[in-house]
Amino acid sequence: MRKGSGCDENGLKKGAWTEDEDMKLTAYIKRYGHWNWSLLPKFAGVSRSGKSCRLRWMNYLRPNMKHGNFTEEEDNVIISLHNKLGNKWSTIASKLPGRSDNEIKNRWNTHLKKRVKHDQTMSGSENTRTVEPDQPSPEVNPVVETDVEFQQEDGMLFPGQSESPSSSSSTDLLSCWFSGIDSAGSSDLTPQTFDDEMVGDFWTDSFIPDIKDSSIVLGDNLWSPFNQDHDYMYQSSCLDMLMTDEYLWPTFDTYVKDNEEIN
DNA sequence: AATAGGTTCAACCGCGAGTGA
DNA sequence: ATCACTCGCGGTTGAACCTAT
Repeated sequence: MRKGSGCDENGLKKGAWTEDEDMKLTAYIKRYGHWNWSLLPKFAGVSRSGKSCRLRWMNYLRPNMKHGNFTEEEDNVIISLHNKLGNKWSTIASKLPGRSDNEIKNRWNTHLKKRVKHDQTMSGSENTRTVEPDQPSPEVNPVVETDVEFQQEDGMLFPGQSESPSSSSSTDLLSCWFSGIDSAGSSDLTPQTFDDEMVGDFWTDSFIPDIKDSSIVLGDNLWSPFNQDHDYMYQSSCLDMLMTDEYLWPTFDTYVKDNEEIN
């Protein structure tokens, strides 16, 4: 087992996650989303901190996550973006569907940093300027900049295409959202993508009161927050609860299904 | 086969930003 | 204005794994 297995002073488990814990966390989030990380572990039945649950979900359990085997294209994207942004791992990760910031950070530290350093050394005789691999370059790095061009599409950059100044209209985004498939064929649309686009009650009004008096029968160790009279539930909007990531639709479907069963 | 040293990567930690009371 | 709390980010750690000797 990796990294200090055991429990902390609060009795919360630390170290590597077990299959059972993964299953519990995944099952819970699939059904109810991650409405509050600090309370979620209790409801999901795992003895972990909310922080640990969030990390596990974001880095490993989220759907469509890729693991290992970075492609040459992905490497080039990371190098190019790191050259522009520096250690903004989450920003870089947002441009690489299926990759977590942690994974990209590890990739950079274990492989790409050396590669860039090596490339710079190789080109050093022609170009005397030195760039610290960990720092963003104030100008374009001649070694890597020509490797990749990007096109911004729904907040994501894809290699091998030129940047387009125009973005998708809100109508397009909405139709993609409602069809459950975005125009890039990716399911990685984030709430942030819609921050300036979304208006209307559906996205901001709480839907919880509709089911607050209902008791949802759950199997296994899943506890629903919906049958607890906690104030935080009534403060949570649909947006908070469900528009968390690519799990929006399965979660919303589950909600609708649960509600139908209740009624 | 044993083992020392290097590498990888999942997970932990601390901090700052944002938010609401 | 202040406090409490959550969330997310980036740096760091350390056990497992790999490779060279």
